[in-house]
Amino acid sequence: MKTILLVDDEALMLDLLSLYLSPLGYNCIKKESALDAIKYLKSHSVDLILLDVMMPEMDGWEACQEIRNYWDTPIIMLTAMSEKADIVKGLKNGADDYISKPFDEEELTARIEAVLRRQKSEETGKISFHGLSLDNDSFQLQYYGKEIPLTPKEFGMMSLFLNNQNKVFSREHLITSIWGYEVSTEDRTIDSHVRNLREKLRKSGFPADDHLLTVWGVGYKWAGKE
Amino acid sequence: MKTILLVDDEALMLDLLSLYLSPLGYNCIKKESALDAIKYLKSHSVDLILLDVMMPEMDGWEACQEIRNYWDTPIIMLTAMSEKADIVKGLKNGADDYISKPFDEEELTARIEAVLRRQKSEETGKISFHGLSLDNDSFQLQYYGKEIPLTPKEFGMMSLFLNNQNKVFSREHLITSIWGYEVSTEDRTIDSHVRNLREKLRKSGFPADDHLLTVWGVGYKWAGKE
DNA sequence: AATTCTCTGCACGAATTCTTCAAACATTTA
DNA sequence: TAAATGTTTGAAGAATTCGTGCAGAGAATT
Repeated sequence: MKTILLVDDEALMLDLLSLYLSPLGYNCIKKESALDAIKYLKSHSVDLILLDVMMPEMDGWEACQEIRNYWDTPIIMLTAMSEKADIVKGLKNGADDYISKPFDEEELTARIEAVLRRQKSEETGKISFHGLSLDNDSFQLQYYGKEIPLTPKEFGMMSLFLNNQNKVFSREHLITSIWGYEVSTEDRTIDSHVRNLREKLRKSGFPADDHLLTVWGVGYKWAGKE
Repeated sequence: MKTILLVDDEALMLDLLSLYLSPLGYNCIKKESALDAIKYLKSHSVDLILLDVMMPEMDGWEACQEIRNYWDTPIIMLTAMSEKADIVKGLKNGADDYISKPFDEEELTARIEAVLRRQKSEETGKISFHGLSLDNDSFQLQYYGKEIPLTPKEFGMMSLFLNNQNKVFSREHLITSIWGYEVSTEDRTIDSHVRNLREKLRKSGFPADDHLLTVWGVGYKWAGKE
């Protein structure tokens, strides 16, 4: 089931959106401010964010930028008026789509489904996970903006895990994936690298023990959202 | 690369099959008798078996049964004539598909690919049963979303049972399926694991006693929908 | 050439799982 | 019903697997 984070300062609008979306099988989380939404994101993962533009304190554009720093979650902006300048601004800030209020149910669901479909098929060089962001191009891992320096082997493991969450990898599989096919490496060596990776993640503040799990008698896996 | 075990008493037919399949990227192993094939299986693993029906000593049906005792490898039977009775017999004995001789290349490869595709989806897919869901990728069993941690042996049994509901497994069969062919393990050991599995299921709230049944004097089975 | 970083693998204790035994219990057979 | 056969259960030791400290070899950098 897909989870959608609804962010709007008007409780009525939140209810309306939820009324539309819940019957379609979406799990709706309502937040009345951008700050609340960001706080929520730090400990939960969602599939899509519907973000209102007009909000006190932190407005939608700012929130969009802030969220994009740490998450790749698709964002659809809710704009009160359909001013072209605003729309361009939003898309440049990393929004995936926009919907002008007032909108009808059909338009809303169509755009949501389109964005989710796109998200699924899109394979960018960057992957995010709960504040972690791994960039395949620049070879970097960051946790809330702070870099965690990784060795090549560690980076390879991290990339494999984040790209295949919840999938168990045997040591043998890890070796052929990261080291290459014709290498003979001891299983204990894998353990050493896993240990180092865990330690680096822990030191940076990331709860490695909750996500980089040992599957006894089988291998290792990254526990993400189901 | 997928490996196919070809079994036919006529060397010419083996060559013909190999001639078709090798260029498509299949690794072909040729055996001229069922006994040779079984001997080979004891120390190697293959992805598919092409089994001729008409053979001296041990014929295809018998071989199919024998193989099914210890392996789940998909089997395609090669029947000389397309007699319905024979086909039914084969499928009942555990064959996955059949091809009537003479066959053309296209039919052969289509059926092979279909069987392998089916096999693959079984291996990677999730299986659900009355709120239980078993995921081969993440090595997890859940009951209504709550995880039931299993040991490797328990997971193997659970997977075998859910994939073969209502089929009775002897202890010997369970051992060769889960432990491997050349392992000596006491029957009582199986009982212990069954007990542990039952207990874990019960503790999670699942009515294990209604589904993981003892078949007196024979073995165990999973009672699902008939 | 020296230094630093990375990789590899061993050793050992700790944690988990597997196996086995024997007694209690259940079912079938005589 | 008694005897024979098969199953469940509890407990404990055996075996396997894992985490960690450590250290040497190799590669990259200065």
